[in-house]
Amino acid sequence: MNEQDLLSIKKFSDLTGISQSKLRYYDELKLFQPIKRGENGYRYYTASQAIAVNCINVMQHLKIPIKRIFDARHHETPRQFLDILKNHELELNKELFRLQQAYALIHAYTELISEGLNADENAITTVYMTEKPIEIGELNDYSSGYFYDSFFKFIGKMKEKKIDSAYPVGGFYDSMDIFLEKPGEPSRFFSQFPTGRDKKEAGEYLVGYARGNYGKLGDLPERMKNYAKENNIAVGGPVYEIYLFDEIVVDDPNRFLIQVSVPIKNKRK
Amino acid sequence: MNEQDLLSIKKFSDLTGISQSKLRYYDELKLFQPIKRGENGYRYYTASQAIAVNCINVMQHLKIPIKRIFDARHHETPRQFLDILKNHELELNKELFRLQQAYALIHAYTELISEGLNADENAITTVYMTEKPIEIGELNDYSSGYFYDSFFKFIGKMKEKKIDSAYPVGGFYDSMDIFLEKPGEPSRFFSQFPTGRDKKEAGEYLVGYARGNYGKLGDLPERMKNYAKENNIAVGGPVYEIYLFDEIVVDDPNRFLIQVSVPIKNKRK
DNA sequence: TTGCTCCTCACGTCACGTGAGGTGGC
DNA sequence: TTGCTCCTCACGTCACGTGAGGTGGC
Repeated sequence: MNEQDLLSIKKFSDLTGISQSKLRYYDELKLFQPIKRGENGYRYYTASQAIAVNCINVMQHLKIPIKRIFDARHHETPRQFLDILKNHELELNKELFRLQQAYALIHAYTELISEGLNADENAITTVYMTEKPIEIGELNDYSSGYFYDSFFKFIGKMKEKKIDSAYPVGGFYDSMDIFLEKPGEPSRFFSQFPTGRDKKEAGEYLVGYARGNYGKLGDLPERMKNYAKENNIAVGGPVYEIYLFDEIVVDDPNRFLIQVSVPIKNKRK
Repeated sequence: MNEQDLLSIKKFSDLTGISQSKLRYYDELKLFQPIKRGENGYRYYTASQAIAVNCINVMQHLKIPIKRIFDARHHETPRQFLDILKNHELELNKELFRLQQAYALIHAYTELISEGLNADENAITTVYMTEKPIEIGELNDYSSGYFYDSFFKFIGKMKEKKIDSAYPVGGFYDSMDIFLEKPGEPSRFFSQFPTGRDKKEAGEYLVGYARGNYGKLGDLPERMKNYAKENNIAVGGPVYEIYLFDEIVVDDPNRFLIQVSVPIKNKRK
């Protein structure tokens, strides 16, 4: 094959691996055109064009949008092209960030669900829990009488802090007493955000489970209290209410799985 | 705000951060619909729907296509959702792989261009070069008389090996003698593929530059030979012909920058 | 009456892929 | 004549965004 030999669109497509429809599209956009048209309208390319078209190939691999490829195709100095690469790397970084967010979210849910699947739902237990990053919201105000007002206020605040509302949200009671007094009305909400600035501390926790919709804890507070009493366990610190299964994980709100955990202060003999 | 309170599309949009047009679109798809329509056609939502819609939000963060969100929305067991997450993680892995490829490609070109910008084009020099991964092709066959036949055969082979043709390609001469005899007709081609199975070895190289289109080396071979002679340098091993600036980097083929390098065997006194 | 919210089309986006329907050369 | 290649529309894709043009309640 000589440099000047004319290649039909099929041959050119086979040579370069670029589909015929792509080639026709590039022609239409005047991004890359055959050197010649036959009288019957046939497109003819040359072998050296097959090398030139690699330019477009490379740009596409870099995920540079075609419109910008069009603008960036002609650059007189290498430095200009270097700048294009640099700028584009910044775009790729954003993409990478989004991907990492997605991974983190998958990880967060996988962890919760696995914990739920392994849970001994009906028992109250004491468990060592590892430290977890969270972001705790401000004190809730239930004066309107409605749960949702506080909840959406929290969501709004998180949005301001650029904390994604896609991360699971839990309830936080400032103390066991508050939990026992008004279960289902957490003092605050918190987001299980992997780079949250607060933390749920590592340590021994008293843990119980309940099935049901948001705030429907049933007799769990009572059971936890009794268990602690019977086993001479003193709890201290905040109570965490986490939804291991929420509306994302199961369809039926009655099947939501709530985990309540509170740090154990000391075991009395 | 009560659980049952009806929210207009604007209020609901503000609450959830989901645009009105998105909400109308989801309604149309029957992916997520208002619980009620007014007689005038107005859409009405409730606060609890604002929580339920988070489900869709999460899936979108995971970059799950909307059609599959539609199918995956209802799952009865947590394990089903866990499987969705697992499968989707595989998709994300592919995306990540593509991103990494793009980074590698940027890196490859950035390196070549930087080297070109810093090159002392007119001089023949001796330089220590680090090891570089490459993938070397089979022996070229110029019996057809045409350069392109060999070149596209090489590209084809690389494609079979799943080596991306977007990576820069260079010429490889099995020895200095072959290079001197037929400059512009490399024995083989090689791809500067970051995970190539061959390598350009580290060491001292005799290096020269030329400007021009593919294979146009001008008097460079002669100059390199003379320089080696004058300086009592013995070269040995293959000759590498790399395009620091090719059609991707500069417009004008006469401005292509070719780097030729050959390992130095020993300096004779 | 003015301003605001809401509605329903309909079209644009992006980079092609996929027919449909027709032609031309061997 | 058959089969192959080529052509040009035109429509579909995906997840909305953006008007245009009109309505309804305060």
